[in-house]
Parts: sequence; structure tokens; C-alpha cells
Amino acid sequence: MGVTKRFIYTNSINEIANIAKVFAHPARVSILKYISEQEGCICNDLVNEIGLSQATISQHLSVIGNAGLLKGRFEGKKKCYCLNIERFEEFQTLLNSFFTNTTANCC
Amino acid sequence: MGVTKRFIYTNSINEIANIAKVFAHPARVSILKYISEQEGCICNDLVNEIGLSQATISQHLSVIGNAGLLKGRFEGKKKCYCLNIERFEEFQTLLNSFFTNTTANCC
DNA sequence: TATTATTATCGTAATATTGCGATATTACGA
DNA sequence: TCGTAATATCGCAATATTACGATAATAATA
Repeated sequence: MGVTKRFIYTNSINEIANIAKVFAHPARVSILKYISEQEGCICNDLVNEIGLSQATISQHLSVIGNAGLLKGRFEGKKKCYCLNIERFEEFQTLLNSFFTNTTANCC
Repeated sequence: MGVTKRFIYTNSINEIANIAKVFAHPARVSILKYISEQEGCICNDLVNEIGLSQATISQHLSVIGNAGLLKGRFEGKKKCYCLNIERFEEFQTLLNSFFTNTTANCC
């Protein structure tokens, strides 16, 4: 029974959880922060900066990318990543709504 | 190698990840939302509302409680929970700072 | 052409997380 | 006093997640 019963929750509840999940690992927070400070950066920069293996960084990049938070393009053999700001702001808005609604409900 | 290398990240990175982790499961999002809509509620209300077992709800409440987001007091045999708004707002502020800083950094 | 660099993916082992039944403890009502 | 209700915790099985070595494919350079 290690699988989450996503079917019992509403779409908006699942959405908040999915968003939060992207940030629930420090590697991914660190990656996002580092990328935001560069004009663009490549997987191996992150390997050097963060100190995890290339395979692991690539895995975490995949999670972030699947969430829509990255734009990437190849420059030769190097894949150069930068943030998808619009998506980032979408996430911020959704989380803020959740927080604000939740605290406003309370007496 | 299933354990996160938390020691390689800064405290503030770990903090963001820890906060996000509380919301990374839909049960906990749902619990927080439901509690916010009541004057106070008990574990069994949540069992009925969400549809997970009492043991599971109690587990999730424990995660939320350990994050400091709950106030609870016994009324007889019933433990009545409500939100710790201050802590909630702390989390919101920290997450917002992270999002705002990250998007502001970008060109 | 050979060598090096870059990266996504696969496979694996270790650990964390999820869900739940069982249970012990406490409170309450008949 | 007994029966019921409420809840945290334990133990367990199943699944997800984490980290990494190995590897294949591609690009660039000597």
C-alpha cells in the first residue's frame, strides 16, 4: 500500500500537492535557485555546484522539466537550461491562493 | 542510497524543501483545507470526510502537527484540531520569498 | 578517425513514504 | 462495571523516491 490514492481527492487538491512535490527535495530547490542566478546553465555546472552525480542531477532536472518549470535548448552537445518564469509564477499564484484561502477561512 | 543528502544543502534550501514536503501529499492538503473550514475538528471527522483509515489520517495529522501547523486540545476523548495560523503565514512568507527571489533573479 | 565531453536512461540497492489492520490506553455513557 | 468511542502507535507490505555506476548516443575537437 505505498501508492497514494490520488483518485479520492479533487483536482485542485492534487494540483497543490503535485506543485509542492516538485519543491519537496532540496536538490530541486537548489537547482532552481542556481539556474535562476545564471543566464543559462548546463547539467554539468549543476553537478559541480551541488555535488550530486550527473545521473542524479539529470533525474532531478527531469522532475523539474516535467513540471514545466524549465526551458532548455542544445548548444552543440550541451543542454542549456533556464527557468520558465510564467510557469513559476503560475505555481506561486496557485500556492498563494491555497494559503490565503486556508488562512482566511479560519476564525 | 534512498536517503536524501540533506547535509550538502544550506539551511534555507532545506527549509523550503521541508515546508513543501508537508503539502506534497494530497491527504495533508485536504486535511488542512477541511480543518480551516471548521471551528475545530476531530480525527474521525477527517476519516469520514477524506475516506482514509483512522490510522492513516492520524499519521498525516502527525506530519502536519510536527510541522507546527496544528493546535490541538482534548475535549474528553476527542482531540479537537484547529490551524496554527501564525505558522501557516510563516510558511507562506518563506515560500513567497523563495518564489519571488527566484523569478526576480532571472533576466 | 580517434578521443573526449555531454547527457538521458537503465538498472540497482537503500531508504522513505503510503495505507491499513491490530492494539493499548483513555474517556464517556448506560 | 461494562461496552463503546476516540486516538496514537506499532508492524507490515507495497510502492515511491533517492543516489549512483554503467552505458549509449551525439557533438566537438585534435
